[in-house]
Amino acid sequence: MSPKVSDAYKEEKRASILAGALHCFTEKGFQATTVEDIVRHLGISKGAIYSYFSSKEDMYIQMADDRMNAMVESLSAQFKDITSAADKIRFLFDRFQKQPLHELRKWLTFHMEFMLYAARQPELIDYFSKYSSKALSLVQKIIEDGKKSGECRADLDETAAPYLFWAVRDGLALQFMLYGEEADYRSILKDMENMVLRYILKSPPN
Amino acid sequence: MSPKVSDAYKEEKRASILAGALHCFTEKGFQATTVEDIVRHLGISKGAIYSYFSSKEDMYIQMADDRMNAMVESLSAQFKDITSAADKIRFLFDRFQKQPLHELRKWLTFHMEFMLYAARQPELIDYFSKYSSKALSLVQKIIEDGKKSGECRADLDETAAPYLFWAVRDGLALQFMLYGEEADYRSILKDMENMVLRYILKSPPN
Amino acid sequence: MSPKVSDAYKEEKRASILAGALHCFTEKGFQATTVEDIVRHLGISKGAIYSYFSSKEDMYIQMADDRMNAMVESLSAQFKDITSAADKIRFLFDRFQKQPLHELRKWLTFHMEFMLYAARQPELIDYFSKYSSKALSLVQKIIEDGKKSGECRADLDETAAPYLFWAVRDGLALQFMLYGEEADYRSILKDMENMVLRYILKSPPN
Amino acid sequence: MSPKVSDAYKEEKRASILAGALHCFTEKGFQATTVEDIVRHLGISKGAIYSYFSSKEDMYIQMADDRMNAMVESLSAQFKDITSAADKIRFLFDRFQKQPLHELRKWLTFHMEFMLYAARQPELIDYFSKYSSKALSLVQKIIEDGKKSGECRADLDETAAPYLFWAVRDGLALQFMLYGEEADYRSILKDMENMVLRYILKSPPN
DNA sequence: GATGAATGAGAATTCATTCAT
DNA sequence: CATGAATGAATTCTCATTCAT
Repeated sequence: MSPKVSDAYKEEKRASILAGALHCFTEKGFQATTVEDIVRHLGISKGAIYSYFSSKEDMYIQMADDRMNAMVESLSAQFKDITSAADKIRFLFDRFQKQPLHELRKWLTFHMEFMLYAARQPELIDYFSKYSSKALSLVQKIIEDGKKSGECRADLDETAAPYLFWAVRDGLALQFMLYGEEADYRSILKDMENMVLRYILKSPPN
Repeated sequence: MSPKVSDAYKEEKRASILAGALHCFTEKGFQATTVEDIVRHLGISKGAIYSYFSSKEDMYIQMADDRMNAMVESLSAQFKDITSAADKIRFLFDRFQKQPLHELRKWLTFHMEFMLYAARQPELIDYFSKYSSKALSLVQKIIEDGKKSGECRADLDETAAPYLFWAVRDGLALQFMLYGEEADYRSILKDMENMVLRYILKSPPN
Repeated sequence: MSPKVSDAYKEEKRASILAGALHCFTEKGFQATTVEDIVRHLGISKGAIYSYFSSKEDMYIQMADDRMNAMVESLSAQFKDITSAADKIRFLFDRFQKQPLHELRKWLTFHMEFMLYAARQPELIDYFSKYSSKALSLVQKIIEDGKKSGECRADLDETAAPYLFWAVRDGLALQFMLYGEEADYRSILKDMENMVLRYILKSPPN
Repeated sequence: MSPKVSDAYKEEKRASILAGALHCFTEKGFQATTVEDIVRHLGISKGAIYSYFSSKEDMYIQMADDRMNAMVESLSAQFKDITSAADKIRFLFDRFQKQPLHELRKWLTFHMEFMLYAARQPELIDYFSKYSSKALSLVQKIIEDGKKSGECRADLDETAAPYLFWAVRDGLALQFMLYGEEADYRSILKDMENMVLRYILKSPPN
């Protein structure tokens, strides 16, 4: 009777279905994952899925949504304690360094499939741009602060730099998506960090 | 005994089917494109497709193959007349600048879907790595020559640098895959050119 | 959690699909029968077939399996009450006599097509041999018991005799598979019975 | 210009196509053999096939026809020199003994597939019966002569005995069609010879 | 006559979604 | 409310036959 209990239960269930579906999607890909796969993995019924989500596509969107929010929130939170622009950039590269390559591949696959999917559906593009801009803003803020504090080159384009940052990162992940050694990946990632810092800072390291 | 149609005819037909299929793949994606779609677009029969290609996958592979070969060959040819490493890099960025964004999007979509597809098929990964290494070698050669001539930093890692180059390029394309203005894209691409040249050259431009 | 339909219902459904498929297979043959034919005959959907059987071949195997098991079980049960070897052989010939020729033809057609099919699929041959040996063992047991009791010739090869028995039976069915009068078939079957009894018994009838 | 030359050439070509097709049919079966298979095996064109035969089915019928005629003619010819009924039966069993099991399997497969095929086509049944009766007559003649000469039991049914003979033979082949050792096959075939001779002769061997 | 490229009607199988129980 | 059996449109690929060259 009490809607509160019911709503909490429903949200929990929704989240658990999404988690199970995410597991399957990262494992086999969105298209290749069948509703049957998800249902088997979760030990629930097909009907249950359809009482929480209107379609397989709906699950996908809600999932990407949840994940992007979580990423940006987590990063923003951790930036609280870092003041230097260079240190923030280093902190981000550190996070990239810490992520195992196989996990990166899994996520990249998930995101690429989502982008591909979004590319065919105009209404998703706006949605996508909204979330991408969160990641861009995060870096733009770093640059702006860095310019104010004199850490960053005054003539650096603060709109373009965030694109550069993410492009460098995503581009490298793309290079290593299908094959390549973890050690090589980390070493090149380190070079990238140098290249980026060299480019944005007034007085580059070494 | 002798074939009733020439080899030239067959190659032309093969190419025309591939062109039609590419049109459909870039329009709707590989998975979403049905053989029926291709056949309807080309005004031929289903059987014709299967007498030139063993499967939809085969068309995809031959297409990627053709394209990668063409790209590397065309670049290698044009490099004949350029001696300076910096000029070669600039030449490449010039080519990127000249490609209309909508066309880039089409190709990127095609390649991403192929990568995603290859990611699930271990036997395709080798195939893929073979061709990727062609693009990497091209840039590696530039760096090596540049180091010999003293144009490039002596301490530059000539194995990592090609990854950087392509990562930067592919990563930016990825950023603009779904949305973004052509002008912004070009402007950031210019910045990237600067970042890359600054990183690899002994005496960076201004 | 608990299934919405009972196991009994599912088994009944499985059996009904098998019955419908058998009807079609005996009518048109395995290869010539399409899944569409079966589905139309049963008034169900294509999907229903595939939720009970993994393929058309699977239906075929389960069908042959069911039938062979039923035959051997039914014979074994009825042998309980017969002690004499000669009577057991006579009982078997009696059963052959009772089967209408048109029905024999139907079954023979079914089994021959299955053998032909199995002949091209090495993994089915083992399966087939397992079931054939059931029929052979049944007769071998009769011979062995008959030798012990002194009914059968002591120098009779108890491994070969079962082959003889079934060869004689199947061979005659083969002769009458396409044409021939029911009366002729029965009369020759009677002669066969004599030939076989004469061959295996110490003191043949008349 | 001269039709004689042309006709001879045509007959030769017809026969060579038939031989090639037979090779393919015994190898893979009628249904599984594609016209492409035959054409590749023979090194001719598809059109050539269709200028000699109206369809794949037509090839099959003409082939079975040729083969049955050849078998009966060859046997009849060889019987010229044998007078005793028992010796004729032994001669036949000798021929069966000489045929390698793998070859028997190939032929049996071919004939079974043809029977199955004929079973669905009423107009082929008459055709089939005509040829089968040739094989039956051959043995019936032996029995009749044997009865006249006193070799065979006087009360033997000369209509039924030929069926028995061929049933015994075809039935054993059927038992060994899919698996079984060559040695076992030969040993049981010998037993069968004994069983048959015992049954038809007035004074059976040993 | 010979050729073999082209045809296109089918075939088996899959799977997101529904809805009776 | 949950369940999972049933649905059936959609998909890839095959191959006997034809017919322009």
